[in-house]
Amino acid sequence: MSKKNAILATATRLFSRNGFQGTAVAELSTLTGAATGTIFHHFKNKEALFLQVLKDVKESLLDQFDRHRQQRLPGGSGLAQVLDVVSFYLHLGGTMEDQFLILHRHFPYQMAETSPVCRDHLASIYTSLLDIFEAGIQKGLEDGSVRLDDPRKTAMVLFAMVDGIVRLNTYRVYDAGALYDSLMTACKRLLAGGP
Amino acid sequence: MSKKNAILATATRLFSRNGFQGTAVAELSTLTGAATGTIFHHFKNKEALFLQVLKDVKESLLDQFDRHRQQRLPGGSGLAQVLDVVSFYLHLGGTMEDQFLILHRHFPYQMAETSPVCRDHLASIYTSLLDIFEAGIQKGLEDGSVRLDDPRKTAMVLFAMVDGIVRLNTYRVYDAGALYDSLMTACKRLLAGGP
DNA sequence: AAGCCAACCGAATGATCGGTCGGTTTTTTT
DNA sequence: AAAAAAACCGACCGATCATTCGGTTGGCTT
Repeated sequence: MSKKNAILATATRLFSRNGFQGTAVAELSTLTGAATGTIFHHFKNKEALFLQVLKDVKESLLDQFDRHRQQRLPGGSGLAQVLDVVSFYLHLGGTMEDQFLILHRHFPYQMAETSPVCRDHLASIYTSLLDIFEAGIQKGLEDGSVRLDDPRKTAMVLFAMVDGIVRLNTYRVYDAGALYDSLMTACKRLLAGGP
Repeated sequence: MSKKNAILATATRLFSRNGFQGTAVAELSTLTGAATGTIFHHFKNKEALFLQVLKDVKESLLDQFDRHRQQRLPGGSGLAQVLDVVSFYLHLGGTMEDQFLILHRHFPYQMAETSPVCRDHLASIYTSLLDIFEAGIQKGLEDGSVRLDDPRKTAMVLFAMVDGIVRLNTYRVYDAGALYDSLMTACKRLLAGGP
């Protein structure tokens, strides 16, 4: 299993940095020390390799949010919970840069149009993430710390905002750190404003 | 100039749909009817061709905002102006899908790290767009329809939100149309909330 | 009509691509 | 220890890639 994991780890890095078409199996071979025959022994083709990488991205990403949720102290308001999720998403954007880069590239979404497996992975990722945002909003609606009409749609708008900042940060257009305070106040206004 | 423009138009479509590495000069040749020699006669290599496409993207995009600004009725509040810009950005995300797809892909930002020309085009696009958002916010601060601390940073957060929605819409994750109302109320809260 | 130049052509080139295959080594099972 | 299975190897293949180059065309100037 050693070589296989090395292939997956290096493939994650190469796919995220150079894209699907920009990643050569030969380069994967030299970087991991595995022969090309070995790579195609473990994965039937390049697309299957990427689908496994995407599956790992999904699992590690959702695992991070699970861990974070479990170690959260109970008793905070719904608004505080949403702000905490937003903050954690920004944090992950830095620590899991490769995984986010893959999700920000276009090729997974093109592959999703022909590969149901790819489509399912992406759908699973986004529904799970939106559920996490929505859960905080819902809690806030119940404890009064959040006031708005449609929790799901607000979660979608909120997610687009945070994910957009993470993307523009890794693309070197924004400096996410310098935007942290503005983002937090924007979230508070967006969630706790008048009905 | 006929062949050259045909090459540029088709290159815009192919680069946006298939990416830089996914676009073969041979395909460009068959789709335009121009021989490969003709393509390299007009553009010294594939990268130079893309830089010209990016320049055209920049100019057409900023031109659209210029036209839109000129035909805007004077007298509206700053808040209304920002909402109008947001709405127009969403609209352009549909009508100029290819241009936005190019800006949402990763490869221009990678090319920017080695090509100063590419870097300048991208910087010019984002500063111009952020200026447009900020101008509305500034006007709103003066006429009292907008209340907040840092106009530039708020423009950046706002832009990340709208651009994120456009991106997730073209990637078939969101349905931007269904989010329109939620986005507008989100913008109002974000801009007009307490100080 | 002679000269010129930019537009245009497409066969040729060498590099690189994803993927295959027959064989060897290592690990697991019996 | 024998046999079966899984991991691994790297030379090889046909296809495709960006780019080159020698040559043709057609309009413009002189």
